[in-house]
Amino acid sequence: MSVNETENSRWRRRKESRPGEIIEAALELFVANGFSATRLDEVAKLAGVSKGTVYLYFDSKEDLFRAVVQQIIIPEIEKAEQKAAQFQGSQRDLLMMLMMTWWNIIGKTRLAGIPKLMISEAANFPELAEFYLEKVVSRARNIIKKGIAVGIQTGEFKPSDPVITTRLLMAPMLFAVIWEKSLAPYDQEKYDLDDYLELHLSTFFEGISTNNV
Amino acid sequence: MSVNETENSRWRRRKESRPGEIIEAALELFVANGFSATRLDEVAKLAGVSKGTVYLYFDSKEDLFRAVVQQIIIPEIEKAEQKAAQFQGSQRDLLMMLMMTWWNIIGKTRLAGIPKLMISEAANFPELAEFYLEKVVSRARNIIKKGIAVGIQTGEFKPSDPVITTRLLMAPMLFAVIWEKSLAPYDQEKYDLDDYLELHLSTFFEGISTNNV
DNA sequence: TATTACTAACTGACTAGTCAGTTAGTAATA
DNA sequence: TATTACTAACTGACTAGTCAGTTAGTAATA
Repeated sequence: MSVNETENSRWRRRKESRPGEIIEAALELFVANGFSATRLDEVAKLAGVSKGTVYLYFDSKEDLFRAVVQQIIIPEIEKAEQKAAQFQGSQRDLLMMLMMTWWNIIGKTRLAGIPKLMISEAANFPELAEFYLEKVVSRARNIIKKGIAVGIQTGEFKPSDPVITTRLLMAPMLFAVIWEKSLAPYDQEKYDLDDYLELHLSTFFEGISTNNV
Repeated sequence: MSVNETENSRWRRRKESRPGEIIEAALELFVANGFSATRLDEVAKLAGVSKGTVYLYFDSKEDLFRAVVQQIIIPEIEKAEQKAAQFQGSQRDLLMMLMMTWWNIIGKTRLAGIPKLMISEAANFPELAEFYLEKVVSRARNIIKKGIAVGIQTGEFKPSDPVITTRLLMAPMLFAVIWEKSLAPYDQEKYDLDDYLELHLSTFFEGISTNNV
């Protein structure tokens, strides 16, 4: 029985809180099992409702996923945009701060399941891919790209293509997260993720920085 | 009608060539659509046989996938092992050669679909994950790890954990390939993969190399 | 050399199971 | 009492794997 059904009556009408509870249940199962493998019956059960109720609030499974991203991921992007806009300091420090924030909020939490899910299921769900790219990826990318571009302008970083440099900064972090959610559980060879992250960031910034600090 | 059925009879017995033709058809569809989304009916159709014939030569869909990896990927690993063993030159040049080989044979061919598939489907097919890690990943990793370890020993590279350094060398390449096979088709922001690769390799080796060349 | 008996490669229809989405009816609430 | 949030049983489309039956090819025999 769900936590929310404390009365002994069979059910209660809770129009305001149902959508949020369904989104929370969906998030939990989507990040754990992916999009396809998540059963709407299971989402409903975890949210303490029937599958019919899910369809009362969301048009489709894809619509439910979009709502999850909207509620859970987009607010984090907005926070990051604000942090970046207000930041005082070198572009290296700004980018380090953004990477650590991403790592703490997404990389090492259950939210890491979202990038993993998108990579895995994009080919089978093109509309989700487009949605995610527009609302999440391009926005996140722009924050970083700006830091790189400003750093190049001010002479803090060597000249390079900011598009490619942004991707090279993110790639090892995204790959690590995706690996953890896919093959890592079966991998005999273990390694320390924090050491990995540290070595990546230090060599990356060493590689792109000029020496006139 | 399949290329192989030139007679007007309904079918011919071709015990020797069927398995290879089924493997080729399976490879084609697995790399294009992934493991789950590939229908055995489609594989059979592409190979010019019925689904029953697929089961005559392979025990299951997973068994067919293992046969694909065995036939297509393992020989490439063996070649790389030989190339590395015979190599004369700096460890940097060895690793560059291995990375370019990987890029030319896997990264920019249809075989790029295999790492993408494994990342996407590992969670749902643990036995495939274990097989792939043991037969492919760990073997490929060892070739690179050895180059890094030797380079550290000889003073060509700075001291570091070879396990982590190996992963940092591969991660941006694997991520790029996985991105191409997932979200890239829907991504507005384009970039040049060769430029990406070049910037990665040059900054990576700059980052890990000592200056006493 | 022609016929026939036999083997095994191959087919295609079928089964059992899965799951997103639908809907008729019920019970909570205003 | 009227409205509507919610349930639970249902549908229909999909697919891995099975298996009874068919046919190509071959070897033995007339």
